[in-house]
Amino acid sequence: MTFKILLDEIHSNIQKIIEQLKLPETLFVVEPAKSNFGDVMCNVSFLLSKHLKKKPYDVAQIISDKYQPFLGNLVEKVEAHPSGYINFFANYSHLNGIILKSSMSDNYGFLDLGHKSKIVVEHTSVNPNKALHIGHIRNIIIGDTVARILRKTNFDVRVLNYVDDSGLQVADIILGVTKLGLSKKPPKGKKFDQYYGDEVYVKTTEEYSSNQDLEKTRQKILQDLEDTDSEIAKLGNEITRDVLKAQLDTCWRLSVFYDCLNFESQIIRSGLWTQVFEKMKEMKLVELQQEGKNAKCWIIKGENNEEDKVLVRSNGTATYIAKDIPYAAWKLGLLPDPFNYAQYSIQDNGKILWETTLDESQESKQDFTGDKVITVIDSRQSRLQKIITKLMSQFKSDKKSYVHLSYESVTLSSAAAKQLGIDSVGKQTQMSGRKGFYVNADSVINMLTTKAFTETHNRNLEMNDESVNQIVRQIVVGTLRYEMIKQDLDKIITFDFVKSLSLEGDTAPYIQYTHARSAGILGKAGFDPNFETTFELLKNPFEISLIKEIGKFELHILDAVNNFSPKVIARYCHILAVAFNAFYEHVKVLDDKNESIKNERLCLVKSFQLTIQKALGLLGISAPEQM
RNA sequence: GGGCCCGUAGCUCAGCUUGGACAGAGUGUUGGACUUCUAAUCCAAUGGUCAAGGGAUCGAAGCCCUUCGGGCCCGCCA
Repeated sequence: MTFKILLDEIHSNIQKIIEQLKLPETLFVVEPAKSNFGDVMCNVSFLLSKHLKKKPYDVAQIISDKYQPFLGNLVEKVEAHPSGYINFFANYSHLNGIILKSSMSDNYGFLDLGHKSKIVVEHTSVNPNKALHIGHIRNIIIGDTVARILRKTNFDVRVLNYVDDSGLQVADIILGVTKLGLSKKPPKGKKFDQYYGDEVYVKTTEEYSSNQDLEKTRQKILQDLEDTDSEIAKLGNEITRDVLKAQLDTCWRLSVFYDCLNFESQIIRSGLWTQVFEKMKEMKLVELQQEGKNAKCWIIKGENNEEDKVLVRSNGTATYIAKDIPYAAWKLGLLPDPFNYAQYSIQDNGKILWETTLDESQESKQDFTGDKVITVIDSRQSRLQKIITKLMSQFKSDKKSYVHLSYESVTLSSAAAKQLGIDSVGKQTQMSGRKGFYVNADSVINMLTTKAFTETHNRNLEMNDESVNQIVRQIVVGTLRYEMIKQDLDKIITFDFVKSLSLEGDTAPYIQYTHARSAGILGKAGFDPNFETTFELLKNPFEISLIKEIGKFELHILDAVNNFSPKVIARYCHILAVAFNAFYEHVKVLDDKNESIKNERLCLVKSFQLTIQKALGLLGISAPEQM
């Protein structure tokens, strides 16, 4: 608790004043002020001015007068501003120590909002027939970042990745390798996911348009896939698992980790659908159409003018959304768990990645359900997700237990499209996996790696390649993750090979660089700063503003969690880095002859370093000591 | 026809949940700062009818309505 203590102190004091003056209850706001207007501002005078029939400024004066007895602890001065705001000036001789000392704790920024409650985050969930593209990366990074933030706020987080290993896209690649003579094994040096996505899937899709007879073959394969013991199903299982492994390699390169893999084929065979379908019938959430275009289908009625949604076809088979419903219910723990669990692998973060299985397993039963479920899927699926959200709210007393975390897609700039051989006449374009028109995630990582290597090598000519590469990895992961998270979820990201891969300006390397600068100072100082001091010597504007930003860490975490808004943390990292750079340019830490000042400044540098590490950590970004 | 999202500086975006103080960054352009704790940096200048119109309010970029412009979705595909 740091800057928040200051806000809480002021809030409760104003509350007392309102009671003293017998004023009506008011939902006033106490928040950090803009620069030049003190440290904290309060809008209470605007809200009370009507009731008191006075100008906001006059109310502000009354309240600031009444506030005088409360001064002396964390607030040094209070001022009624002619605009009507009440501005508070912090007592930094107290606050400095509180902030700097608490920032030394490993727990700094930790907030207990979740009380260890179980929460599921599902993300990635890419069909296992192709390589990840830059659009998938946005999903993955959003999901992973949200999971990290939830962990920091004491939720018991379980991260799931849903693998759609049955269905048409899988039938397509099987058709490619069994009927079109395409090799089952990728050529040497080509990743499994890239081979299947770029070659097999694209070529098979092309073939459909010229060869109508293939449609029957496709349907036959789709049918065979349902029968676990068939040769086709075995082949399908083999291929999708190889593709999945290759996809996961890409995710792991970006420091993204999971707790459990769910396979659609198993959900289908588990019988969960029948259970949830019966429940929906009982609750009269579905109805069997007798006539009309959906005759003999089970449907969910569309709300206000929206089309009805078919769940079960007239031939008795379930549609896509009908597979999602049992999965959603399973994630919320609404159905008995039919699965056993097996270890898929041990990930680089040291954690086991589990997978569900319907076979016997030596491993003990696991629990990957949550009281709350967050499903990260792009906005194009909003309608389906809306239906599922509504259904879940009818199944569960907590109406907000199922959350569709929606985000806009990634498109390609016209320049990027052109590089891929498409003339989009100056407009941005949607990617298409089917057409093989997309920016591959691995290739972006590789391009960034080349670029970052050149930059890093040129700046550190004496450094060996191994050390350079270690730094490069951190820069690459940081750059890509930051680029995917820094803007709001409802904004389209237009990917551009030049702009999106920049290492300057508002980017991860900028922030990482400030970290390296702080590490440089601490390294050269040659001694560990001593925090047993009053920090009263830190009072120039650059020091104060840096301390202030460090103190606001938890306010931003609170904001990020309450609004499921990971970009808040990215913006905080940037603000913090800007504050440090200003300090760095204007305050020479090591030059000062006064050892006490030098020590306190080194404490500040240390405090900054630890805080930016933690903040970047929430984004899955690590920071090098040297760049 | 119905639904969702976006529109703020040349470009990319914060700010909108909780209405009030000169609308902020990055990038671009122009100029400046490296014998100094790392110039992936910093400083300065430049740049805005907050898409348009209306409404409620003492007060709107923000709330409500309408219009315009752009994107996405609406299958017995997944």
